[in-house]
Amino acid sequence: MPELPEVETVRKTLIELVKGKTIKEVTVFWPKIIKHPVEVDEFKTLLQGETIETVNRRGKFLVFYTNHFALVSHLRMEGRYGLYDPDLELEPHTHVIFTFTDGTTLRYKDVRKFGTMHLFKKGEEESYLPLSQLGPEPFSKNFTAAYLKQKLQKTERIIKAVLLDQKVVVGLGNIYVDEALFRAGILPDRKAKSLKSSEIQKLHAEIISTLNEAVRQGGSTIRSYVNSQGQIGMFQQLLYVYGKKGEACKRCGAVIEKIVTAGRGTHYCKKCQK
DNA sequence: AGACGCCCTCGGACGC
DNA sequence: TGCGTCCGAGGGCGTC
Repeated sequence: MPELPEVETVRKTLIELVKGKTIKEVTVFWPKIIKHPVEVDEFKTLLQGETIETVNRRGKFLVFYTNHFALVSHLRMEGRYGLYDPDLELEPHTHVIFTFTDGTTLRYKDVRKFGTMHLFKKGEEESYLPLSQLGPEPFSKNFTAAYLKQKLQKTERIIKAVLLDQKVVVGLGNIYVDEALFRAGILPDRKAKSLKSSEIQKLHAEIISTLNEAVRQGGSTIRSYVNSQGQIGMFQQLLYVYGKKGEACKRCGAVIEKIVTAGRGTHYCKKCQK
C-alpha cells in the first residue's frame, strides 16, 4: 500500500525507465482508471507524440510531465508500473499500456483497479482535484509544528483521522500514521484537540523522521509493494506496530493491540502510548 | 464539519 | 482434513 515513501521510491526508479521516451500509442483495458478527460479516447489521443520530460511526486500522487501535459497517477493499494518488452505476454490485471516509439512499453497493473489517472494541460494540474486541495509536503518548510498545532486545535476529530487527512499534511497513510503515533507516544484515538504543545512538537518531528527513514529504506513491503524495477522495500523491518497485533512491543514487551478507529485497522502499544 | 458508502479483488480466515 | 464462503484490506471523493 504505497504511501509517501513507497511512491517516492517508485518515482525514482520510474524516472530512469521513462525519461525522454516518446509515446506512440496508449491502450486502455479498464477505462474507469481514467478519470480525466472523461472520454478515454481523448486521453489516448492527447498523449500521442508526447515525450516524458520528468516524473514528480505530490503527496502520494505521481505526476508525469510531458511537453504539453501533466499525468497525475495514484497507485492506491496495488498499482504498479513496469517497463516491458512489447512481445512479453500480458500479465493479469494489466489495465493501461503506454507504447513508446523505441518499441518498449510502460504497463500499469492494478489487481484491485483502485488506481486513478488524470490528464491535465501542463500548469493546470494544481487547480483541479485531485491535487488542488492537498496540504503541505511533510519535508517542506511549510510543514511546521506551529502549523500542525493550529490544524489540530480547530477540529473535533481524533488524531489518527486528522493525520490521514491529506488536506492537513500529505503522504501519511495507515502504516506511517500508526508508526509516527507510536514513536511520538500518542494513542491514535485521542482527540486531536487534547494534544499538548510538547506532544505536538514530538509528533511533528516523528512524522518527518519516520517518513525520512522509510524513504531511505526504499519504503515498506507489506503485501505486494515493489518499486518500478521489481525491488521490495526494507522499512517493514523497522516497523514498531503496524501489522504486529499480538506481538511483543519492541520497546516495552507489552502486547501490540489492534482496534478499528477512523474506519481503519489501527495498531498501538497501550503501555508506550498515552 | 465530519461520518459514511462506494469503488475492487483476492487471500486468508472461518465454518461445516 | 478439505472445501466452500465470506469479508477485510484501504485512499479519496461524493453525499448526507
